[in-house]
Amino acid sequence: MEKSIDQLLKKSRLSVTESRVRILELFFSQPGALAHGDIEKKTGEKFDRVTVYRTLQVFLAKGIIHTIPTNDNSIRYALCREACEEGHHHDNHVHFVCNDCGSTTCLEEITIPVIKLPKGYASSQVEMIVSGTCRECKK
Amino acid sequence: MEKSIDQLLKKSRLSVTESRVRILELFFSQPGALAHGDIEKKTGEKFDRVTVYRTLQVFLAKGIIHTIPTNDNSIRYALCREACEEGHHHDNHVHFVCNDCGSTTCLEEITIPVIKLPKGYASSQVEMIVSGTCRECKK
DNA sequence: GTAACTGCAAAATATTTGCATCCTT
DNA sequence: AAGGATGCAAATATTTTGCAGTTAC
Repeated sequence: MEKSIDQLLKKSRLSVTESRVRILELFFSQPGALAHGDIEKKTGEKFDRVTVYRTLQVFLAKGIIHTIPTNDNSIRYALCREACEEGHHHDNHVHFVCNDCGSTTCLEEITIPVIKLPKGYASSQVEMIVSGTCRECKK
Repeated sequence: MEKSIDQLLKKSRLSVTESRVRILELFFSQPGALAHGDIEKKTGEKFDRVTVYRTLQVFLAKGIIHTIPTNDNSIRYALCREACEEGHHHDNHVHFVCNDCGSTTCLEEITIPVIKLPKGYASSQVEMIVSGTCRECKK
């Protein structure tokens, strides 16, 4: 694990620092998406709030993570898959937001259906967010 | 126009005040979605920032408008269609966000395709956001 | 050794709350 | 007249920026 995180950072021409490694570990350790606040808490407030902001911005710019739009104010971040490259995302999977526990999950197994846009529109990215009750909360 | 806005407010058991009427007129006067800042500007900063916040919250609660999730931080608001009722939205149309001019449009004519969720998930709402270049910017 | 990264302080923004006053019904 | 809505002030929360010290390479 350590190894692959190292490599991921190096591949993106970023230096391997403690905060970056810890935050990436966090993302790899769970299937869902994380909001800024989650990251602060789950790293035990070890890193400065500003460092978290900057780290997320760098990861975004390098195409390591992507944002997931949500109805409430909070932006969530999730790991990109292989296909993502710097400045060019291809996350054509569905995101699920649970209204009970608030967790956001990437439903990798579901592909977003292709829709036909009205004349004159060109699409570069499609997002699909399903909200409801997740597997855990439904039990 | 005046008339129907009046009726809309009355139907929602809200008193008819200048700010509410002006803000609703704004929504009706254009096809897209508006962010908080847009509303402040387009009303000529006539109303207190706090009033705009509170007005939007009330409209949301009454099911007059709904939020559109976006990748960037900004929440957009758009009018609900007939089918929306208090606390229960049915906006199963696609939203289009233009990366050039930043406008958000409701593509009423396109219905979100139904997808099959993995076992154990229950969906209450589905959002679909397409981003790219809109009709105006493509010209 | 140098460039990049971090933490602290502080600035800039955004959002919420309390309360007195004003407007709608 | 009574209740709700607004505006102002101020409290909170969120995000950004500058800079000096530290760390990775």
